[in-house]
Amino acid sequence: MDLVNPAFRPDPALSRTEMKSLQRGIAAAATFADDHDLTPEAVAIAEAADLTTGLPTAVPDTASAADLAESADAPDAPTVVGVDQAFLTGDEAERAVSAAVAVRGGKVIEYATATTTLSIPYIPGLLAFREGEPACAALRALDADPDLLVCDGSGRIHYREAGLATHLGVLFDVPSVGVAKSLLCGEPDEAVDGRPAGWRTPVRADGAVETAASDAGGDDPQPVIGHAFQSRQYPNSRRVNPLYVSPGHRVSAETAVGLVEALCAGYKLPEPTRLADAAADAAKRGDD
DNA sequence: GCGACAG
DNA sequence: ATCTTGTCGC
Repeated sequence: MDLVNPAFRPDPALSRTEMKSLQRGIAAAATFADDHDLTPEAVAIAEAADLTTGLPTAVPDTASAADLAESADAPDAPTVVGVDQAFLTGDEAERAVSAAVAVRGGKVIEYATATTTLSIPYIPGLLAFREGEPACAALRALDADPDLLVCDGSGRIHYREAGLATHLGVLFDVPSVGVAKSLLCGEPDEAVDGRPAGWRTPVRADGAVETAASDAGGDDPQPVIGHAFQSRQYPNSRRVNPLYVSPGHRVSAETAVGLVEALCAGYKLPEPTRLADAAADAAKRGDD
């Protein structure tokens, strides 16, 4: 796939001030409302991939197969792409391996990976400038064109409402959602501890979110910027923390959780993310 | 100055 | 994110 807005490329050479102002531009260009044809039913993944015996083999779509499916009146299943990064720490240069995994109808249709040298450290709020370059490289290497991008990290749940998921979504102008394992900013409506699988609560902007309404009246509720979502839970065992799902681009907060819920197949993480995580790990270790 | 802080 | 064995509880 190709960059649609190269001006928003996450250049790690920018100053921190320039990075922040670029993020404000991205937030302004982003759409946190539904602009896609996706439904949870259409993207749903019924069975989790078995990752104990290695990565599932990619089964590319052939043109004839797609034609057959369409002529048989079976609507094309959407292509969902998961992206994730793994790291190689060296003495001279720290490198990142990014993997993009395209999934259709619950099956992997393509893998793409890219390795880049990292030039900046992890800075809360500026993750996209550290991991965005490798992620973009992996996405550009992908032949499939995604109907939905699932990113590891936040989207709208971000100081400037422009997290990694929003950044990549706007860059490629593709619907995207962010799935984070911990909360960067914002405040859940309810306490999140020990909730049953399927539970969710809205996450609203707080003082750490620049764009949050800071009106003197204080009567207006803060905007919902995402949801805490319990994708998995054990009955009587160690507690699982919820996921923090937020819109990246062209998806509403409500729809984002619904889609992520449908993409989860029994594990804490949605399948595209699980697969991308495993693929990045495999590429990092040089598994061929 | 203090605390908070995706991966 | 990453360094890593055993271990607690279904």
